[in-house]
Amino acid sequence: MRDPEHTKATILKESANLFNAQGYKATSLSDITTATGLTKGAIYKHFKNKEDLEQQALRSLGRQMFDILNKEIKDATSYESKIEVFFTFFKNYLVNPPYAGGCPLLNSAVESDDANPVLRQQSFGMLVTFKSTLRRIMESAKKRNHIKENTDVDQMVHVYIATLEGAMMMSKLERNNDAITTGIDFLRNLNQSILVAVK
Amino acid sequence: MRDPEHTKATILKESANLFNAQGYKATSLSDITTATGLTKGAIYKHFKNKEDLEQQALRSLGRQMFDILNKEIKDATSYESKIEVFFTFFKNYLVNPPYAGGCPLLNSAVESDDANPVLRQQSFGMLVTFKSTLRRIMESAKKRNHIKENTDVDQMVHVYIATLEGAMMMSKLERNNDAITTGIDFLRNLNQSILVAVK
DNA sequence: ATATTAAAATACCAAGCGGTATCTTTATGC
DNA sequence: GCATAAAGATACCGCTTGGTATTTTAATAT
Repeated sequence: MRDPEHTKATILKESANLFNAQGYKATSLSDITTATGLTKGAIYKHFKNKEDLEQQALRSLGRQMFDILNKEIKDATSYESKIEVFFTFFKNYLVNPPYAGGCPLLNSAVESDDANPVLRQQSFGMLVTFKSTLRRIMESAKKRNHIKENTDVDQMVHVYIATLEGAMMMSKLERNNDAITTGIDFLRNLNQSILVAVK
Repeated sequence: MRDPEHTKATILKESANLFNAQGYKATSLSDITTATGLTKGAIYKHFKNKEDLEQQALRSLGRQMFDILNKEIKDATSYESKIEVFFTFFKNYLVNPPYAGGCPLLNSAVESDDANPVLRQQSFGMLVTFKSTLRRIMESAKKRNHIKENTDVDQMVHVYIATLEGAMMMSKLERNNDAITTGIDFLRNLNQSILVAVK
């Protein structure tokens, strides 16, 4: 009946959803006890304090995100299909969200940048991972002559992420897919334009 | 000595800065009384409640933003220089911020989209204004044959805003201008590519 | 000068917060 | 089947929160 690991996982999962949707500061312990059906006793058995829970919850969201991403990137065989993974991922985020509240990177970055050093550090790490994942794919494609030699990879990485995250914000605010769809269409064309034509 | 209008303006200005930097939920009335040197009595004389203050503060930030923007757009004579206004505006945001905490649209949108209907509505309004300002400039340029006839204005508007806002998030998180500079460079090139060549 | 009135300060309130100490329950090793 | 120890529920704590009622202060009109 009792299963501490399951309990911890439940707390982590429910709190991550709440944090991501409502904000970290805005989510109280009682929100979490209500959502989980557990009590503060259970929470403080598994987490040092609220900050610790916030941290682990965000880490869990990040892992979830990159696990899906990395798996699908690995499965994709060509450069084009690897890039397409990012597009599909963001598109699905709205249609069929893996967790409520949108992109954890965007959310935690905006909430924490000026106020919460712990979360900020973690958001920063997520951005670094995001960037280097995309950069690796592009550098590799460049070496193999799949994308043009003069491609500014660093610029592309920045533009891809900025556009996806910005479009995410817009689509969430407008409560429709227009912004994210339009953004992805644009990026897909952009990506086409740096491909080396197949002989 | 006493100047109610000045008092209200002070409360609005200081609270807007705090809300934008720390978040709306995360900023308490005592934060505001400390920042202003005033008391709750003064605040509740001029504002119905905290939500009212949040609303008016965000509106004030939005007005500030669009006042600067609109003025400079009006002063700019060509399509190119009008578009450049947006770039300069976002670049300056980080170098010499008109108020702390980054873009009020991004901040309020991300914080409020799932949690705060009042702020959400207002963020939404800001996005609408932002989009239509940019769209108007582009449509007008299209009519006057300054940009290519086949330009997808709607797509461009989405991409410009998404890229700028996304880059803003990245630059704030990384605490440097790289993302925003790179994003602007890209958009500037993109803008060049839709210009009709001058004869 | 004084009465009037608005502005702002002070004092207070219930409710909710994160956190802790204690008690009860449940599983497990012997 | 009983002792042990961990898991989790309950009860409580001090503090801060947004909000209100009351009082003091300062400007203005007479």
